Amino acid sequence: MTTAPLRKDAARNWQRIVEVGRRLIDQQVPIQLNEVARAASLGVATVYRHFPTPEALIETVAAPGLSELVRHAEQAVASDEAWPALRDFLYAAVDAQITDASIASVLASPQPALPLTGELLGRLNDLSADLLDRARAAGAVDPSITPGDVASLLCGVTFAARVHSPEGVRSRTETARRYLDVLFGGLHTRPPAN
Amino acid sequence: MTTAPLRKDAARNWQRIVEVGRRLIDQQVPIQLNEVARAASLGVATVYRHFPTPEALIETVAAPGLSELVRHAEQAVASDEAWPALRDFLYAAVDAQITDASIASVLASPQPALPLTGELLGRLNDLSADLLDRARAAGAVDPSITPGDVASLLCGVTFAARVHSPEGVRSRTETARRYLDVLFGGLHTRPPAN
DNA sequence: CTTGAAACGGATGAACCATCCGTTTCAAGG
DNA sequence: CCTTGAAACGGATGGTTCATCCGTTTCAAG
Repeated sequence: MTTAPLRKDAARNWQRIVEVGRRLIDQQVPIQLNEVARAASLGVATVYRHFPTPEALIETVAAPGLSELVRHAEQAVASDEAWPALRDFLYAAVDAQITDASIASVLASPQPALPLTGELLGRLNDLSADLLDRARAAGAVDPSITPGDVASLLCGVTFAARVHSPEGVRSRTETARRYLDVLFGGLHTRPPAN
Repeated sequence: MTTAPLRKDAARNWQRIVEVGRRLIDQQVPIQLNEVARAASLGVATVYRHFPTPEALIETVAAPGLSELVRHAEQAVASDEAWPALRDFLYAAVDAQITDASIASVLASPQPALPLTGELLGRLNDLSADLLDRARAAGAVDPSITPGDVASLLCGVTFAARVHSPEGVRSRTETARRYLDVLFGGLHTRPPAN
C-alpha cells in the first residue's frame, strides 16, 4: 500500500506541474488542466495522468500549507492558555487562506478528492475541536458554538475579506484580521482573563 | 431613452427564460445559456438576444428580490431606533441571500452588468450607509466599521452558512441567523439600550 | 546491452459556446 | 381583412475547450 516509487522523469514532470499549478492558482486563474500542460510545456496526457481533475492538483498544491497549519494547531494544543491558543490558531488559519488560495479552496470544498487531503483535514478538525473544547471549558467561548461553526466562520471571514476588499494580499490580510477581531468580540465571552 | 415596448412573443419568451433561469439558479446549477435555451424549449439565439451573458440573466432574476430588499431598507431608515433598524435590515439581507441564490450572487460580484442592478445596489449602499451612520452615532456600533465592511461581512456570513452546513434552505437560514448573532455580539457595543 | 514496463505527447472525437442568417411572426397602416 | 416591413425566432455552423487513446520514447533492472 506504500505509494510505488516514481520514475525519475515522472517525478520531474510531477514537480513541474505542481509548480505551474501553484503559480496559476496564485493569480486566481481557474485551473484548466489543458492550460497547465501548455504552461508546463508538457503533453496534456502527462498532466491528466498525474492529476485526473483540477481538484486533485489544487489539493496537491495545498498540501504543504495545510501540513504547516496542522503543525501550528499541534503547537496551539500544547499551550495551556486555552483562549489565546484558539485565537492564534484562527489567525494563522485565516492568514494561510489569504496567502495561499489553494488552502482556501480546499477548506471551502465539501469534501476532498485526495486521501492525503482527507487525512490532513481530519487532523485539523480534531485539533481545532480540541482547542475549541478547552476554550469553552475555560468559559472563553460561547457554548453554542460547534467545531463546524468555527470551520464555517473561518471560511466566511476569508470570503468577506476577498469580496469587495481592495486588491493585494497585504491589505486583505489586514482586513481579514480585522474581521476576525470583530468576530472574536462576538464569540469571545470574557469571564476568566483576557 | 425609455425602453422600447417589447413585442408580444418576445415578452412571452423573455418571461419563460427568466422563469427557467430562476429555477436553475435555485438548484445551484451554474447557468449555461445554452442549457437555459434547451430547458425553455427555445432557440439558443433567442436566449442570447435577451441576455448576452449569464450574469445578465442572473441579475434580471435577482432584480425583484433586490427591490424588495431596498424597500425593506427604506422602512428601516424610517425607524427611529437606530440599532434595531440596522440589525433587522441585516437579518433581512442575509435571509434574502439564502432564500434566493441570485441575490447572493449579485451582492458578491465585483460590479453589475446591468444598469438596473447598479441602480438598485447604489440605493442599497446609500441606505445601509445611512443605517450604519445612525447606529454608530447612537454608540451602538464599533466606530471602526465602514459601510464596505458591513457589505463584506454580510456576504461572509452567507458564505459561511452555505459552506459545510447541512443542505436545505430552512436550516441554512437558521445557521445564517445564528452567525449573524455571533457577529452582532462582536460589532454591537451596548452603551444605550438593548 | 537487452528488454519490458512505465511514461510521454499529440492527434482525435466529444461537448460546449456563441454567432450568423434564412425563415417566421407580429402589428401598423391601407 | 390584407399588405408589408420591422422585429424576433431557431438551428446550423465554426470556433474553442475537454479528456482519452495509442503509437513512440525513456527509464532502469538484469
